[in-house]
Amino acid sequence: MPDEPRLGAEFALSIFKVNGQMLAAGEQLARPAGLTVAWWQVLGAVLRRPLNAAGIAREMGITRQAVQRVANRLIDDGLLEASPNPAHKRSPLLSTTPDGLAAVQQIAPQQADFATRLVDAFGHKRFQQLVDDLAAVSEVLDDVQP
Amino acid sequence: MPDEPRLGAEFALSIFKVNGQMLAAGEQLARPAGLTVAWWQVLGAVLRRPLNAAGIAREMGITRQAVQRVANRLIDDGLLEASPNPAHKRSPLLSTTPDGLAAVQQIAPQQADFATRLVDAFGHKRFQQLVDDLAAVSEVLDDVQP
DNA sequence: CGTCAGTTGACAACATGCTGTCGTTGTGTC
DNA sequence: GACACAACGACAGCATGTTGTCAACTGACG
Repeated sequence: MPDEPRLGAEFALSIFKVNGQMLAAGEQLARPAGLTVAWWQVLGAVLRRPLNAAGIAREMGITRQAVQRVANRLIDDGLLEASPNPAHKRSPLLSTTPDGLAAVQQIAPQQADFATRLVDAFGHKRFQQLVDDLAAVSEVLDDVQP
Repeated sequence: MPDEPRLGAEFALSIFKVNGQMLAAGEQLARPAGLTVAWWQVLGAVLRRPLNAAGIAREMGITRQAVQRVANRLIDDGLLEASPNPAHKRSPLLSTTPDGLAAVQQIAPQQADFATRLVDAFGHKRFQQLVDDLAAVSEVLDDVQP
């Protein structure tokens, strides 16, 4: 018996649950550095190269307004820095200040430790497979949206 | 080379992304019935047997305050019903009204269709494996919290 | 039977996401 | 060059989740 509806619901609930657990884990990791998960994600997005708020939003897969509010707060708190954007007068490029970079780097060791324990406990190969399957299901979801 | 930190970060981002996609899909499914995803989840939690707000929260894995606000709204809107709880004077048992039940049932066909398309597109056996792995990683996360 | 710890709902404050609307700024087309 | 359209940030309003505090209720233990 197929029973796809039940399987679909089970999948949704699993995703919601793991999402909550990963958010909680992220909070634990980010708190000692004075960051929240959202702040950490925004700072992490501009580590490689500066981006404007809309660009960060695209990379994170959320709306630019959500990023904008966090970014404004991070600028107020001195963790993020706005530099003139030659391509758009009112849309500055954002990058970390030394303080912002320090905060992100402060998290790295604990994040590495947590990730190592998680991956090892689950099995490296199986975990890699799970990550690949999640990426695949994400692509399928783009096509199968109701 | 192990590189667990990178793999862990990739996993987190995948979970966040798929979570967002499933939430968006849920919104599309729930909207025609006049529900949101949160309302749908709360109504769904009491279909089998009545529960108090704290019980629903435990089942959903979120705080009882979050459930409480949604439940109060659902009672105001006539989708949820409070019956006296013999075990606790101030904590009524909640169950769906006929309207609430109708709303949930109205969603079922589209949910079934969406689930079928998702599972079929991904492969039934592989999808079942993914759901099992998610449940397993959720259990591991309970032990490995930072 | 009294006390005390745990559970529960109410209330408030906050973080994070969404949508919609607005005016400004770039960009491509005619 | 002028004009229509898209992209961007600002602002407002809302939904959903969190934490913290409080008073009422339950149940267990002495």
